[in-house]
Amino acid sequence: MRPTSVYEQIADDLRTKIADGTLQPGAQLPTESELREQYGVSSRSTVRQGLMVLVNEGLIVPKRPKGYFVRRWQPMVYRPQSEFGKRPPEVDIFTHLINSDGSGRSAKQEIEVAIVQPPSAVQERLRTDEADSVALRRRTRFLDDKPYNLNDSYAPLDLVQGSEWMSPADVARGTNLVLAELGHELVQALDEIYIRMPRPEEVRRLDLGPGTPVAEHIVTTFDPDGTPVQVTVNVVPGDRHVIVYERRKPDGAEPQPRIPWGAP
Amino acid sequence: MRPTSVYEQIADDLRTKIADGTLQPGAQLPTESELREQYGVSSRSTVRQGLMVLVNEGLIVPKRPKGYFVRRWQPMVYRPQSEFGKRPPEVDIFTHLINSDGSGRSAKQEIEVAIVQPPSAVQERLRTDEADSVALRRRTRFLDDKPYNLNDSYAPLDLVQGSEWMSPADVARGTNLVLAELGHELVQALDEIYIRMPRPEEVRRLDLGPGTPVAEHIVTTFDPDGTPVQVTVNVVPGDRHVIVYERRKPDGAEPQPRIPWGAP
DNA sequence: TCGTTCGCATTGACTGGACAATGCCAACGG
DNA sequence: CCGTTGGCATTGTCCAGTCAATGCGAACGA
Repeated sequence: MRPTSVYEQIADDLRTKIADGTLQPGAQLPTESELREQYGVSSRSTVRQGLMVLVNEGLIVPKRPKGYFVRRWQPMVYRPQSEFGKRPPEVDIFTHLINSDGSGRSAKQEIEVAIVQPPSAVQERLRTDEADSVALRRRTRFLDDKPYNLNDSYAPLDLVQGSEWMSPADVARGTNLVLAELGHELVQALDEIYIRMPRPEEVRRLDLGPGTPVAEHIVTTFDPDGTPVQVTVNVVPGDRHVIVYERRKPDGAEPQPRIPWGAP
Repeated sequence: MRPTSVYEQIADDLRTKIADGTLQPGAQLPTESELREQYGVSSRSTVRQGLMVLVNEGLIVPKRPKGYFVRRWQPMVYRPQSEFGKRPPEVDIFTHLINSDGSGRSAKQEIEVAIVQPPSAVQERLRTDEADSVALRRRTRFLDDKPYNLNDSYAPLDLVQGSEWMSPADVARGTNLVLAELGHELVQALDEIYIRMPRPEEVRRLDLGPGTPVAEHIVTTFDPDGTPVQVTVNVVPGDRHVIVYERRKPDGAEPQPRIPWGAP
């Protein structure tokens, strides 16, 4: 057998202890010095290398000057389909989502509005010209004053200019309804979900710990003519969300499946 | 301003060059020695620390003894909904998916079948008893002989035992149809998507590069009575997949949105 | 001509340090 | 009693190396 390196041994041992519950979420790991003794390594950096593996796997976080701790993991339900509920939601979707979860947690969002050159990914999906500017409605959503996700909506400028869509404040009845009133009811959507590591700006805006991947959830919504009306880029941190869809076979039966919560 | 550390500077500079296209996918980065000169650091480990940041972000990969290279990123469409297509697929879904993409690539899968104690996440969703064993149909799917995703399906033992569901070979008409023939047509599904870093076993089975996050896509399927019939745990590497859903407002119009491919 | 071997540039693992930054907590002072 | 300060354990950054592993390509040999 190929003898694994020391730092891999350290990482493997600690990872096992985390997986089997010997080290519970929130528990403190041995310090670097202690590990150095335990494994008989004479250099701190070797131990650090092992710990760094787990940090980058998102399993532990260092807290200076306390030590390393097993990370907590509390995903909230992120439900793209709620947007197209049977009845249009009466309040803003995000606030609605939180209130309906009955936990009495504080939901808040910061809203900025701007006119920008869209990134090419947005431009392709919105089918706008290269030179065209578009409207951007950028939201950072907070739960209990901690950032939860980013939500950048783009729409053609001529479509939304002057409307409530571009007001940097909560729109109680939802911006989708605003678009409907402007003659573009959103009836179809294409969701794309990319899994990747966050960019530095996202780490900053979302206050992400190391080793936290994100989902980039791009929603392209269409009106009845099949014209793309809005492209929304959601950045959804993996340590705080589960993305949930419900599917039904066409002409399938009625009963709703109950949701068996409990992370994997 | 807080002066950023040297290794952060190196990481930031290189990251910028990758983002703006100065360093294209596949391009070689400066070697550790070159960077040590460029930034006037006298220790190799500092340079390595900077490079390690980018490795863990999945942006570059080291290839010994050549140097570091900008990573390529070619996502394939992963479409959970295809399972519930209007017409049941005539061939196995995975093979079907590949063939329909018209690229003439080779699709293959390794299939193992076993009777196991399910992980608790599966047990909860399948609503089986703690002591109950369940049937496991484990598939590793390959595209051009490279692993693409893992697909572990669990079903109650009494339901599938002796059926084709438990044969360790391709089932041309699809295992879902087998379940239907056994009196449990799958008409509803609940999809949960967790975003996380892979476990070592997943790294091994999928041959994942460093800094590659995965989506754990758990599908719980129900028969018309609302009974969970099958739980499938898909592990989907972020560097090779985009997860795609199409949504439609109930009673919405017909036209299908076209898909504007091109990664973000 | 063609296969083999060996040099070599590069990354991987590890040593054994130094000094800085952080934030908790105990000792101290008013 | 309460606020301030300074000690201290711990992690963060960086230094200056050694030897190992890898795989490509050039030099070599049959």
